Amino acid sequence: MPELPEVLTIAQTLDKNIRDFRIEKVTVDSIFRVSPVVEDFQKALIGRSINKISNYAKNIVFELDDKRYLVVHLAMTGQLMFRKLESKPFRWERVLLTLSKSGKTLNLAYNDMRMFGKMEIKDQSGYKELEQKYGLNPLDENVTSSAFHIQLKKKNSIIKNVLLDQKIIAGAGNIYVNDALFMAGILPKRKTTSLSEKESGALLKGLREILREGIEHRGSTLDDEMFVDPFGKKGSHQNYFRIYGKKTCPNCQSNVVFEQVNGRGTYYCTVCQK
DNA sequence: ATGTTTGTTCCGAT
DNA sequence: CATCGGAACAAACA
Repeated sequence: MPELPEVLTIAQTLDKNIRDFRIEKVTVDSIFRVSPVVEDFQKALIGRSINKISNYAKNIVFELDDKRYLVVHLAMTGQLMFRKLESKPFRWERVLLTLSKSGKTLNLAYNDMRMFGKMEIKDQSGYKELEQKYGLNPLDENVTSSAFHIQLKKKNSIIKNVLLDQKIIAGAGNIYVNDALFMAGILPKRKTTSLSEKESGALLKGLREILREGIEHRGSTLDDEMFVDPFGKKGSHQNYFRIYGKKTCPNCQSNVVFEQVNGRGTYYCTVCQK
């Protein structure tokens, strides 16, 4: 489900609301697998305070007060949502954390319909390993278009696949990649080897622009309403999609092509993208 | 019934 | 041995 803008929205909202809260209780549904096994997972969390919540690529990272980390990856249908103490569990609630700080107690639920998501405890070295799996951060201003260009050229594949490869550049998913390619005027099936440095630059610019917009709009909530922030609030970026989900090109009004590329829905305009 | 879904990882082919 | 693409993971909805 969520891509970088959605994950960042969730992480920032949690950080604002549950920093320094102490984990009092951890409940895990028996059909959902956490790491390490439930008993150790609970033991690692109970009694810990949350120093800080942030994101690394599409992971939500809870920094604990013992130098360990709770790392949550939402995959397709994961959600982190506050739930009132008295209200009944969410439909796909898998894990529940009860948190408290100075007499205030609240519930944070991890919901996941399809259960592709993950919740893992990591120590310092485990967390380092996680970080090393990821490539460039498109939001990092220090990333130059020539560095990006070099990374793209490493792959002998089509550009859309490479943009989705988190080891090359981390954070974009199917929606934002479709739009970034459109904004840069590049066809999704172009071989990366055919891209000029100028085109790579346009692509990095488009990617940054669309990700920043997505963040500004607090993420994209599709009709399934799978993405909401921890308070259940929808994002609004779905109202600003460029080509994703469109029938006609917003630029030239010609028909948008829709096809599967590497198993993912892909939208492009053969007039505006070359 | 069939096709679709915002992600990642594993396996087989090359 | 490395790399790439497709399948698999699982569940709901139109």
